[in-house]
Amino acid sequence: MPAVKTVRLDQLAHHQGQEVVVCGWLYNKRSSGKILFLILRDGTGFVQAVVSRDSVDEETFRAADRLTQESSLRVRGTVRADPRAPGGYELQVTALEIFQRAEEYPLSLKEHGIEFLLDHRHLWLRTPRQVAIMRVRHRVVKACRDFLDERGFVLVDAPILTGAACEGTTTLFRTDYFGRSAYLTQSGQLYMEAAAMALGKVYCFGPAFRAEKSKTRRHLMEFWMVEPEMAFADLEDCISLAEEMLTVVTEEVLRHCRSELELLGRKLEPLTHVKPPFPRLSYDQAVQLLQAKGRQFEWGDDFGAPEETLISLEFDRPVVVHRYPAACKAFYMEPDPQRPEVVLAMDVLAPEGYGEIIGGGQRLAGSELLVSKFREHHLPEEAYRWYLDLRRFGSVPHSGFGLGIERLLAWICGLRHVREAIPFPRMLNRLYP
RNA sequence: UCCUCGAUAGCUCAACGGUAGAGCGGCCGGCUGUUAACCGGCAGGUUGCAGGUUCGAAUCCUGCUCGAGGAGCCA
Repeated sequence: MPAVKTVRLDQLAHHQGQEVVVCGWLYNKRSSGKILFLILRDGTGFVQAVVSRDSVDEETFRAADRLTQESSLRVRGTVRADPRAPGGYELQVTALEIFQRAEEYPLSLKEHGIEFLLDHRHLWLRTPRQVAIMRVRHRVVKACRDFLDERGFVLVDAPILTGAACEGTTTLFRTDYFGRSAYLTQSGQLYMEAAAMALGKVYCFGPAFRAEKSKTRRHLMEFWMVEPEMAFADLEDCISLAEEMLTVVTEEVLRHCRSELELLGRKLEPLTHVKPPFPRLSYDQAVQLLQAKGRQFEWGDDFGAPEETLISLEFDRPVVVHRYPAACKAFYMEPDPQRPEVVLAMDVLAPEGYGEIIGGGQRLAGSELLVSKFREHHLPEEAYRWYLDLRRFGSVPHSGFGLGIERLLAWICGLRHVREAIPFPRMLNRLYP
């Protein structure tokens, strides 16, 4: 094919009247005897390529007529505006080169069941809706990183393979480490505490693994988490950071991903409410709220999904719940000096019933209390010796949180299930593809 | 681990005790402006597996397998 500029489909409108080359896959085809309409996609957009019998040779026309869904091709033609074309622009084809005529494609343009779609996740990813979600995911990740980078946080990577649990309670994936047991990390937090003592403000961005036999729309066995940690920071600092971060990330998505959100059918209005200050409830107040709503709930119980939904539906933006009973939270939370039975922990619940997207708080700074917590939680002290060292050598108040990327994305995109928020979901019954 | 629901053509579904069908996809043919195009034709099934009830089971019963939603746990 002669040298003519190759353009991405989202740039086509800037080349009106010009002859260009585009590369892509056949999304759909319609024909009417002597004229063919090839709908091409390239991951950035779509275009209707018009092949008429007069404008190409007989052989090209016949080959184009035989093209199957998802066949890969390069097309040369003239860009022109036409109200009849989807998107307003079309390509009058003068030449066409086929990379491959695809075999019968499993995914039709009609509806499919979720099992079939998940079995074909590698192909499902090509559909407009999934492409839109992945684009928003990219923007969310970028916004999180830009936000922290601009505020002086240093990216420090936490290990994936660890010798012990971060929190003794949840189940870990065990693997063989040259004859010893090793575990896939469930959080980088403990390592971020060490890094914060070295660099001040740090964060990690990585996968987390939980071998919980959870089968709900909020759970994945492997998910991604961004975990900032700050030295010389208390619970208030932690809440402020979370509040500001969610605000900026949401703004960035609204600024850059309008068309994606529209394609997903996401109402923009709830997203525009995400501005500080977020409503803040102490655990005590949350319990009162639940009881006022007629919910059977005792002080000391932990919130389940139904409770989180009830609380979040009371507000038009993310809500912060803080100062939980110590028994509800992990061993490393700092007790409230005013009320030792509660800890300086906080969760952020997304609106519209999406539930917890952030969990964090102020970390335990004293070494004696930490040792007694190890015993209370039956944790192997030997494995946590390095963590105890952080309290022995210049311990400071410090705090941080973990933000679940898929849960945040599910809420921002209005997805029914987190499995669509990650390219290749790992779930209880799924390790393929 | 527990509760609820489901499994019929490649896909989405119908048939609910009496000859397993449709739409889409595929193949063949028609149409010079289609919009998940349309029109005609063809191929395509051990109704998840194993038992049972019945003259007769996709349909009713039992067990199993696989899946979905939810609980617990969490981001």
